[in-house]
Amino acid sequence: MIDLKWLRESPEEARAALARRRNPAVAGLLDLALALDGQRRALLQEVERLRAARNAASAEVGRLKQRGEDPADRLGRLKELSDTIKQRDQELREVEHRLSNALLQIPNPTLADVPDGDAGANRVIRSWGSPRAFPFTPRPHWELGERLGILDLPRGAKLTGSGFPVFTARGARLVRALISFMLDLHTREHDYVEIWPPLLVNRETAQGTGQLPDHERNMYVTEDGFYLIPTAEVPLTNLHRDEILSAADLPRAYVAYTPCFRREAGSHGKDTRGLIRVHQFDKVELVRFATPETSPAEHAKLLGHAEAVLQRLELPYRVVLLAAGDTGFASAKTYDLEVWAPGVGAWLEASSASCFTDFQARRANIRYRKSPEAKPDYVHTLNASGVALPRTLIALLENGQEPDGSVRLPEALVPYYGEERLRAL
RNA sequence: GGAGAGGUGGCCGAGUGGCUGAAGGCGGCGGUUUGCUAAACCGUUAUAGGGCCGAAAAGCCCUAUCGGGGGUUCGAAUCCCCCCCUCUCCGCCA
Repeated sequence: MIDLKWLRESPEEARAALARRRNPAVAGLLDLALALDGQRRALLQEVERLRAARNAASAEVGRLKQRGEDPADRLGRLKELSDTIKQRDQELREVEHRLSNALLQIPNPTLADVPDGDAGANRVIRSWGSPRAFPFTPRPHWELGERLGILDLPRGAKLTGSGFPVFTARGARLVRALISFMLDLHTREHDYVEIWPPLLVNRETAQGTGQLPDHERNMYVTEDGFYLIPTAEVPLTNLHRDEILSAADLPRAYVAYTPCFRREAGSHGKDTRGLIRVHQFDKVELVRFATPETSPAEHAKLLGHAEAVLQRLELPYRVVLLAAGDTGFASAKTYDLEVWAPGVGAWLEASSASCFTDFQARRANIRYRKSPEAKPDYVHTLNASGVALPRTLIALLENGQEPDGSVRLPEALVPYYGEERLRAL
């Protein structure tokens, strides 16, 4: 949620900052929010004034009764006053509801060092590793997966529907190996606390990280009103919802492996072949809580932790700083890690490392005290995939493939997988 | 799923319609006493929103908050309804 006080006090600054997002709806939402905020404050003052009058008169009634006097002559006027309060209060609640709806739809302003423009203005800021030169035409992962007997898309479609892959035999083992490898790396070398969270969350939790209301259509909902998590970011960030941390608690770093569920409504037909875009996938997620002062440094650190995964897996990748128009709703600044997939001939997003400033913290009410006497202030939240499995798997298969269809695995994975090569059985 | 008991401040715990933002205790903070520590004693100790005053801080005032939401009432921690959570027993179950 954006800072309403800031919006009220520097509306032009807010307007300019948010214009960079190139979201045509935002200007109208800002106007609406400002108008509603004015109404809200006026109503609030009136209601509070009326309440004060009622409380005083009511206390007087109490005193009279205690003295044994009859307060009946005052009650009629008080009843009227009380009815007025109820009416105004109802109006106030409506305005507050509309204001909150408007605010929830306003995206996070991007940081000043985020480039202007839409996706075309995304900036590759560095690359690691070099794409391998193949003496043969590299196959796409869906062919490799089928030949190796590790990926069964038709049966996944039978069990559930398209976009629900089945990993079989060595494929299942490889998935498990990747998860263990990533979790070990982050807990042992990067000092994250490992969490095993619920995969279904309630409405408040989904709203806390910004999935609601804007991504509602992309989430699976249960009959009980729970949402299947689209990423572990949701439960991890909400661990501290409605809490006040102490400065000594920060920074705080959590890692979790979870399956992720995304409806991906409206994205059929494009880049959906094989494992590129699926409805259920596995991901190891990193979440950090930081003070506003340290969040830029924390962001860099976080990005490094995600990069370490791809480096250990010997996968060529590039780091892309997203332009303002391409940055996600809740994020103030995002780096994507794109891994090279020679079989499909594309750079695939394997991780997104974002700084949310205090945007999620406001929604989820996550605060901290600089010192034990200080007033609580909002924390900054950050997260990165560390990393998403399907695209990593794609890159492993496509980059490691040999002419005979087997796949050489990176050294770091061998202790987890148990063999140096994936071979057809 | 059924039956019952609960949910009050940082913690424990009292409070069934009015001067109760909430007794008492513990803890925390400040002070007195003290060679030091402890003990004792005194004081103090919630959060949010708004207003006044100010450069700011402090201060003062108002409003809200006793799991959440509605209702009754001039007035609700207290009465009524719905929901959530915890505990105990029964049932079911991996």
